[in-house]
Amino acid sequence: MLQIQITTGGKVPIYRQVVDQVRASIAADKLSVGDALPSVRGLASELVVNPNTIAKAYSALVRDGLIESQQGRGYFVIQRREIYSKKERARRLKEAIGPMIAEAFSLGFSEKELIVEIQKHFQTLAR
Amino acid sequence: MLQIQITTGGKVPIYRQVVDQVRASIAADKLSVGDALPSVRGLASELVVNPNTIAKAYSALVRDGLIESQQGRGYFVIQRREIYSKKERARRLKEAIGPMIAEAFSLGFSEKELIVEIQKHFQTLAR
DNA sequence: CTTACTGTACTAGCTAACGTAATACAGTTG
DNA sequence: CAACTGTATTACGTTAGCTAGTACAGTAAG
Repeated sequence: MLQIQITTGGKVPIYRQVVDQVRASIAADKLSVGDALPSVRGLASELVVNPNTIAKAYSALVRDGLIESQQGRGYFVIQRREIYSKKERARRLKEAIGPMIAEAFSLGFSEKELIVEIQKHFQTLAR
Repeated sequence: MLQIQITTGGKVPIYRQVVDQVRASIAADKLSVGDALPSVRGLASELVVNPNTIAKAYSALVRDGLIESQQGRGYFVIQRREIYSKKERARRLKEAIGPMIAEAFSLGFSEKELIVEIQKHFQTLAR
């Protein structure tokens, strides 16, 4: 069964830790399409948190198109799907890019330097 | 004298509007190196806000290395300086890039698409 | 059809952060 | 010293984020 561990007291909220670990497990193929996630209540009692906290984490993963819920049955990993319209995707991308550029610009980085850094980042992710 | 206008009730805080407008004025050369900004109290009473709100805006601009304060004299536009060490700049850039990449990735954008979008953004800024 | 699982929705409380203000302190200039 | 400048401290109201309590709703197996 999927192992999830959390730490409390830090600045990373519990639901975020769950999201990240599930996401990582899917990326690492520890979870495959069709696999069930731990039940909301089961994981909640295991981690000693409120079921809503787990529900919130799973909802985020649904939003991102990584899992789906089946009312009364559980949550399951699904084939990655595109959730947003082309327009919406573009809008969201711009929203993410804007502040980043502002910060890079304010740090005095040139367009070229920024792009190089982004490429580096992608290479790291590709591993 | 520098014209600054604010609107209240929206989601953009007053101090942010001031920061943005001063920054824009400097970028557009309406303010040159050595020029004085409106005094904290002067602008505050003109905009009918608390002096601290203006002070906060100006502080942000000082942090960004665009202006400096001279105790008892006022705030002045300065030659843009590098505020952070090379290491710190790199760290901050990474911090800005990380979430943006995560979002772009989660939206399903490829590295290529992302870079094209960033270049577009830069072109818009260059105008 | 009941039991024991699943997820879901609503509400509430606690905390931290944010934006702004009141007020008092400190330096500069003529 | 008067009239400007900026600065620091403290406080207050609002909002957003995170978690919990509780009750509702669907599924599946005996």
